[in-house]
Amino acid sequence: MTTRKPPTGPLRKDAQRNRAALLDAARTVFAEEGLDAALEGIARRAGLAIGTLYRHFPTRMDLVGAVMAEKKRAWIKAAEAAVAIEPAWDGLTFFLERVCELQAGDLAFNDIASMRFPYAAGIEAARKRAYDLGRRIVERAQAEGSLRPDITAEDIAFIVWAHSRVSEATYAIDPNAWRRYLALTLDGLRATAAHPLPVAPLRPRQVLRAQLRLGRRRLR
Amino acid sequence: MTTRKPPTGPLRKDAQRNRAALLDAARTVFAEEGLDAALEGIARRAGLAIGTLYRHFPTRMDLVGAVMAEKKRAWIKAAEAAVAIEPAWDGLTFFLERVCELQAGDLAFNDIASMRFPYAAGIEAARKRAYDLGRRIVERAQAEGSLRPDITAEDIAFIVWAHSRVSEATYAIDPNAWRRYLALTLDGLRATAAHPLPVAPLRPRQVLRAQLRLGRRRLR
DNA sequence: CGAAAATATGAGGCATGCCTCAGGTTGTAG
DNA sequence: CTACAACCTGAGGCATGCCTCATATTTTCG
Repeated sequence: MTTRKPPTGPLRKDAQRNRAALLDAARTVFAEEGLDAALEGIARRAGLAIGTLYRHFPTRMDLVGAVMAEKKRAWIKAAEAAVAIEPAWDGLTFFLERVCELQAGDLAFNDIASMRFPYAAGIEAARKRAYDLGRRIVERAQAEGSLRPDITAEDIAFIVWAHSRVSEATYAIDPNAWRRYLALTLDGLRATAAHPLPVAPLRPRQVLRAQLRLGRRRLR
Repeated sequence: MTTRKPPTGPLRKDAQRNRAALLDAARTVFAEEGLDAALEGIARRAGLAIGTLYRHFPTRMDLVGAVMAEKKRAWIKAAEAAVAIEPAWDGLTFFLERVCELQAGDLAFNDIASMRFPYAAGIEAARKRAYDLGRRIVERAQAEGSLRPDITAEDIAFIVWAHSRVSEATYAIDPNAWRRYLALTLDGLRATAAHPLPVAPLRPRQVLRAQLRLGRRRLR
């Protein structure tokens, strides 16, 4: 645990430039290779030495958090917009489409959406908010009678997981293919399509454990 | 390219035992860690040296092929049974449930089902047969009017991809959770649930490319 | 301009995993 | 029981990636 003196004032001009270059490279590389991309590759792509990367982002998650901040906000914004849309069914479809759009073609954000990383404070903070909004989106559509009543907010996790693999497989071949699969999923969510489900929904705690598990596997 | 003399007669008794131990260890480790599990770990778990593993299975895919042979057969068998079930809708659900059962809890078979590995002759051979059967299962159910007509056999790939991530996430937490998600998917496949789909189905060639892509990513 | 502070560099130590091969061990045929 | 083929072993070379730190460079501020 080496405690370097943390810089106090604003960054030096070269440091600012380098930081931006690192974020830029990281955005691309993470999107293409996922959260476990080689940090050395990111530094190389930014034209900087590996030590510089570590100076700006001491841990992988510091870098990831900085890169994902924008998309994280977009997710929340989509959810906030969705709870205001009438009819509520359109709010639900808007939300899911928007979320899937954010995931599509970005393997790292796919990971972020599907998994959990205990010590990534910046990322985990927003999740509570997203979760609450998700629950309201679901309940609103159920109250209106368009969404089948045997669904819970936790079932959204299934959709995110499923979509993450679908878009990983298809995005480079046809960047809109995932929309077909999402449409099929939505048809299964309509109240009019409902047939009894054979298994109880996951409880919130179980979703969390599943996400942690995926995360541990990914960044081993 | 070292060309060892290939063994001619039957295996020596100790070699037989070791081979079985390797397959046993590989089955477990591959299931838990996926197709990219460390071969050294498999040898260790079998209580053998790494060189022994390489003697029996010169390439990773030789080992994978041997381990997956049984499940591959089970897949075909399920498909063969499915085309004989009446009504055809029950054949379809039987098939998908069986396939998902095979995938559930076995990360390696998940990979095999979702991806393609050009130089794995033993595994690729069975795929044509599975594909033809899948097409018949779909067409039969459509002819009967239970399966929505805008689906193609290629859409089964979506289901396999989606399920692979769902079961990866949930199996250890609740080994039946995937059944809930599959039921939702099936509700979306019923003719009575159909709403227009926004995107054309993938063509066979595109599915192949997507599978190759996933495979390359996985075994980098 | 001339420090001093901030920053950048990249070689190098550590770990994991692939794969090979020289030399030791064991099964088996005669 | 002998001798040889088959087999097993594990050290070691190669590659990748993590992360650190002594040293070199650049910026900034008086």
